[in-house]
Amino acid sequence: MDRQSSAALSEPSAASSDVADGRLDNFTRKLLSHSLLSTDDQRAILTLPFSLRLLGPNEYILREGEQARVCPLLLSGFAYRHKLVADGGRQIVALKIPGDPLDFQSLYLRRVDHNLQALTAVELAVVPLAALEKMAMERPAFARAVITDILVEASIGREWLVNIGRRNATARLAHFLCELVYRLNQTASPPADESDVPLTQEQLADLLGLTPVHINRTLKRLEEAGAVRRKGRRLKVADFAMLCRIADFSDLYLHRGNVG
Amino acid sequence: MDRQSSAALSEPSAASSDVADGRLDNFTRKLLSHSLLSTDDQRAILTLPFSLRLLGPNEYILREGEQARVCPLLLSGFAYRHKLVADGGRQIVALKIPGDPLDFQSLYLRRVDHNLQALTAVELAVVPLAALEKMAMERPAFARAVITDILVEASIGREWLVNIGRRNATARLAHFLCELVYRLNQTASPPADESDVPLTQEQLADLLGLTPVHINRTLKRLEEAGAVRRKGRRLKVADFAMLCRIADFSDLYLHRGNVG
DNA sequence: TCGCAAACTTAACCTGTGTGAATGTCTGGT
DNA sequence: ACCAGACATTCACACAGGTTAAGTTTGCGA
Repeated sequence: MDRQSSAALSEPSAASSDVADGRLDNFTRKLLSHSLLSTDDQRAILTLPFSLRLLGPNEYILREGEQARVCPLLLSGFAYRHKLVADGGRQIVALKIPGDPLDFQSLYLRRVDHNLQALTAVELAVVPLAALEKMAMERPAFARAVITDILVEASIGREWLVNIGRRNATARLAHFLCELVYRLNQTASPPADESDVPLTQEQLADLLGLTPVHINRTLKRLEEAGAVRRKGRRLKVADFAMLCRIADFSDLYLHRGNVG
Repeated sequence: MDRQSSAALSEPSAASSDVADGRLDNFTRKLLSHSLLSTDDQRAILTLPFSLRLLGPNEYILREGEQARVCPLLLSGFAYRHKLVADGGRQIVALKIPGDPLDFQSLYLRRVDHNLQALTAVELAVVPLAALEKMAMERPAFARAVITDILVEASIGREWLVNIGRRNATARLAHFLCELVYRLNQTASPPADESDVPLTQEQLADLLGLTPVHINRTLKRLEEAGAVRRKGRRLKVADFAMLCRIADFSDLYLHRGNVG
């Protein structure tokens, strides 16, 4: 239970500064999933200044109460937002996948209200907030995309509320898996072995408001039903359609066709 | 259980158009709770064009799937966002109090992803999206305030996730009451009888991911402890400090001092 | 290759919350 | 002043999911 791992993100100080092309492709693609951007805008985004940062699993990216002056973009790997409660419990409140911006919020709010932690090993493109502000100023479509991204994340949060508040363990787990597949199918650069779920059972529990033991039971049932497959510690989605049925899944809240 | 009440909000068509001064005070004050606005900006906001709309309890303001072309501001009364799930359950995902804007989201997202319903009788100032867009264009501080408002609502949503996912019924209810008092104490125009809770037990249940019966039990316990008082159907907060203790409440997530 | 920690699995038992149903009590409209 | 419908209250019982506590497997680092 290595939850307290270290290495918070500091300023763009002494970091290896890569302006390597192509690293921000993921990010651009993510924005395009809900926003319109001219090819000129897209090119401009690719030239955003950033420093590359590599973090191991469980390292903290941002801590509650901090003031951030940079915005990390998740180039590869997974990360999540979470909050801790008095009795030691924790709730994961958002899962971020490759391509996702991790902290647009700090452009507007002074203090971070949650923790942001690497789930797997991650590559981050750390962009100074000033550069984002400048680009938002000069390019209205980019500014719009930023806000849209914030709103889509908020919408996902609302659906999670419904999931945790009103669905039983089976439907809840199935719903999360559906969302994950949907989201991965539009931004992950390597669709490699798409339906692989990168979370441990304990993390799934923290995400779904359940206990690890009950996640295990539920997973077992989903596997018996054929909706899911497990080999060793790897969890895979086996029958997406079945999961959608179990979860009564609808993708409206992901706002995919927003600009289509 | 009059959940299916009617009267969705249409366009600013045939509505009584009031430019009456002072009606948008609440709204300005709400923005000021998290954003800086020059007196000039504030004056400008008060001149936003709107039509006044009165709705009764339970009337729908917005429905999932719609495309909105106006943004209602909640002048008086309470409203809430909610989503329904297959088996008939429903989850309230946000509670809006006087002064709150109800749908900034539609400035950026094409389709509404949840239902918005009046909790009590409400007065709405219905502002055309175009007017908001214009003002955001001309006044960067206003644009900033809009986004900040969106972000604060998202932050509240994350705290609700923690609440529902990780706290037991007592702490959960207490936490919600703390939040309500906090929020009312900064924007409600008449602090009249401040700690009055305008929700039925069924609504509290839908908000907290519990059942009405269990809300009743929990309320009873909170009353015995002296944290809450009830006369007839009215629920009041009696001991705010005690509630905070029970809930392990911290107000960081409300971002009050954001610009202080 | 071994050893060890993290992750997973399973079982037995417990409890907080859900269910269903009956009854009581407000409150606004006539 | 009354009535009807909406709310609230209570009870007895059921069960989903939590708790505790062993195990077992997996995979990584020495």
